[in-house]
Amino acid sequence: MKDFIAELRWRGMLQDMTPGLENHLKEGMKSAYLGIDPTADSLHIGHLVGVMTLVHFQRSGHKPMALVGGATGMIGDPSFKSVERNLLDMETLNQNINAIKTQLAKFLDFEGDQANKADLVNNYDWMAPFSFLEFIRDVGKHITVNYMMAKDSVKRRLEEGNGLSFTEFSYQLIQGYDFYYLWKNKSCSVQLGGSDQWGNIVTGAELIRKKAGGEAFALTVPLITKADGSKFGKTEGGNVWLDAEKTSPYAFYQFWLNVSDEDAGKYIRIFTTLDQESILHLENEHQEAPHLRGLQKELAKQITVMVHGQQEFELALKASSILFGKSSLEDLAALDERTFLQVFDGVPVLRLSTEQFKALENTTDLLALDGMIFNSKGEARKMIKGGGVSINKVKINDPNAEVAMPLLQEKYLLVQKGKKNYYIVKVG
RNA sequence: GGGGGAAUACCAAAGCGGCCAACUGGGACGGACUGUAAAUCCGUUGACUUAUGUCUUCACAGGUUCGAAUCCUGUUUCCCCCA
Repeated sequence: MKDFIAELRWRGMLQDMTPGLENHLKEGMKSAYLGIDPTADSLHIGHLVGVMTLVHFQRSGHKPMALVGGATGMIGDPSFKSVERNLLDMETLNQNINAIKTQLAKFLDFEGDQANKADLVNNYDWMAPFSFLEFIRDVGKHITVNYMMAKDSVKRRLEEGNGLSFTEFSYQLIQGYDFYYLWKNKSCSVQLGGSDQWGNIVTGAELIRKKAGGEAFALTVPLITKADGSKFGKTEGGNVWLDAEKTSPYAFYQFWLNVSDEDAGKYIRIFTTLDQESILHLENEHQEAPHLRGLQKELAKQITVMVHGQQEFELALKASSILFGKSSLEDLAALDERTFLQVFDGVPVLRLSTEQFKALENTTDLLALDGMIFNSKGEARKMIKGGGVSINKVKINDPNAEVAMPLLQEKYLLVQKGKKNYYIVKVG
């Protein structure tokens, strides 16, 4: 059995824990849970810190439990949120829960018969049959409103004056009861969570103490930050999701590859299961040859493989080298159609009939057609003069040149506006 | 209520009768360099077209002039000072 706390510590994943937890875990196999509210039909990388904590917990020989909040998801956690959340309906919640289950299985071992196999629970199962009267008699009695209001997370909402409904206020009580329930029925003695969950988790431990005289522990992981101060896990396109439909494996891979040097070391500790020695080794290499970005590449590889699998990773790698490497017309032409379409998955496609294509007088006409690539011919010309347009990886210099590029696979042209904007022209 | 000032393109800020589609800085977008980075340097930044052209802009509505963002009148908004 490995030392879970020590593991988190060197990885920089330990924000806070209740006293005694370290000794508690040394007694033998324990069980810990992490709650995830099914607010969307996919996890995003913000969830990953918590999930990785569970992963390390399992790797340390303990039993992890993931709790999807079918009940709490209906309420909405007010912690550090400035406005009242929207309620989700049952149907959406169930879809979300199922999607999240599938994603969790990529990280945790739910199969097999080993003692520490991961479990998935849904608090809807025990909250739904619970009547309101029973709840306030059995649970509400043990925790005072004074205690609940003293939490930072609640206090802030009260001070801001945006209001806090009773529904959201009761969230911490429900989460507290979850902890109690799992402690009582599943011998779960530890709750993990983000640092914003500290208050909620402690309420649960308090409930266990008051209601049953039991002992339970809390452990929180730090909020992930970025060296430049901007918010972690966001791109211009919004959240970085684990669902390939929402964030393509390529975009996912790119996100990690583009992590700054300062952040890469921190992230590789948190988001991969590489051991300390390997990481130090990678960091040394990175020190010596920062331009190779070995650290980012390994980080991106590890996570992409874990989330999307080896095959998707290789495709993302291929796409990256074609899009950003020194690839040439030959490289492009060498791709078979299927790979080509996969590499350029998500790139806008401009469809042209063969007649339309033949009728084009010059390159500018092509680029300004439909206003999709450029809004006007003038704009296209300017960009060409500025050296910002390539077709099939060959830079265009003359706006009036005829369209004489060979069609890839007899039907595609790859248009590049600037470095990162790709368009496909499909003829026929 | 009285007095003074300001309104300019994405933002900031020049211009004060023709040389103004409007200096300059920031931002944005391109290019070079590079690590798909940072820093730096260069270019573009009203629209359409590509001729060295047309059209629409300098709060709004009128006016004076061959000609105005620049002068006059009114309207609106904002700021400052006195009450």
